Amino acid sequence: MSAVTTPDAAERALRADAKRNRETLLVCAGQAFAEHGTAASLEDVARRAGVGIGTLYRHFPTRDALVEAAYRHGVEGLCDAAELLLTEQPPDIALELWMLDFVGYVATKRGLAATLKLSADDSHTELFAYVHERIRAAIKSLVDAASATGRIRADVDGADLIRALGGICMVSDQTGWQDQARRLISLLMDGLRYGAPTPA
Amino acid sequence: MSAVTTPDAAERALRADAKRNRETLLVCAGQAFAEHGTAASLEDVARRAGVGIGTLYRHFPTRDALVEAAYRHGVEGLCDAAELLLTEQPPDIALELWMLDFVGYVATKRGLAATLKLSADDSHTELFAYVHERIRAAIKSLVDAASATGRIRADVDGADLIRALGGICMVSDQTGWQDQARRLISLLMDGLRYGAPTPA
DNA sequence: TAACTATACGGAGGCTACCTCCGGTTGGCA
DNA sequence: TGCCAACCGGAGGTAGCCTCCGTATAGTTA
Repeated sequence: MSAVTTPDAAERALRADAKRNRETLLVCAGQAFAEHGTAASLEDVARRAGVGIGTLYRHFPTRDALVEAAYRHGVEGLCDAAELLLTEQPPDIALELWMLDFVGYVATKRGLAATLKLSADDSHTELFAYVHERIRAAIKSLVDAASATGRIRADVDGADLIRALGGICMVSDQTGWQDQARRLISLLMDGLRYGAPTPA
Repeated sequence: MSAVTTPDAAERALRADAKRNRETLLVCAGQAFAEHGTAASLEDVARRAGVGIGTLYRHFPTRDALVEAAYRHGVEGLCDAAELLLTEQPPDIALELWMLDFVGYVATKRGLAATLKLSADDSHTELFAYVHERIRAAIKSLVDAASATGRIRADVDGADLIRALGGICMVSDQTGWQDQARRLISLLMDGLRYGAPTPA
């Protein structure tokens, strides 16, 4: 009878402290997973976050839930950074910086994504669709802004850039792949700037 | 330079019971890793093998050592099967059966190989080189035998077949990929038989 | 065949991590 | 200010990790 249409009784707004703890846990889980892989100790994650182990388990009932949430959180941070960069840098610089960020992001999240894929749980397809969409949107806003200023050529497709970035990050698993990837990204940017209406 | 893959010089021959236990452990570890991923309980592996946990750790001091050995053992089993098939079947049938086996093998070992790759330990490059070489040799013997009988075309390259197999097993992570892969392999065999000197 | 010993076995034990459960605390609201 | 639903935290029982060392035995020698 509580006529409130509460479509998401489950997703009721978190209390302030709960929200704070959840955020801290996600950040610390990201660090721990980057350092020790997804087998990192959850008690260690709780310790880093300065909360009890019970709090961790209330927010993320299983390890998989935490891994997935940390991955999603990382992607969201990366994509939010795109907007921030656009407010602080010329759009073509923002695009280049963001793509360089992307390399570091892949470095820490590659194992994480692999773990998720290995679980062979189809529920993760939704996650990957979401992640792809967020990244697509981030690139699009960067490319559109850069195109609008004429600093890069106008015929650049965001989807192509995603594929190029993915390919660049696949170059190798060997030590030093990150530097190689960054050099390739600089090359890619030169290509994007070549023949731009408004050269720097 | 002594061959890297023949440790008999460095390591003294195992006692009969030790050899038996080691073999059993590898088989049981393969089963356990296939069922629960590489995070499977090592005590459970020891229980399956009917040995004490101490025995497991003596043979494989770390989890990684056991994972790697189980992987290598699986590859060796697969490649040995190639020779067995050649003695029991016409060569072209042997080739086809072996490639179908390969799909099942990839199904159980995919996660295992991914775990090894994620460890980013360059010591595993030797392992992958060895594995690739064994598989290359197995395919070559099958292809050569089948070519010699004229049941498949003579211009087939073993290395191409490896790439084709790899590609076929990459088609997807979705449920049912194994059936799809097997259909593709049948197609591939038809292609190999097309224009063979001695049609069936 | 019997005695010998290098080698291997097995599991107890100390430790850490997992996850649950529940008494205590607190943010947000009336 | 006072109330209480929501949240916190960690004790505790279970399970897995890995080491260590006393016991058993395969293979050898006399």
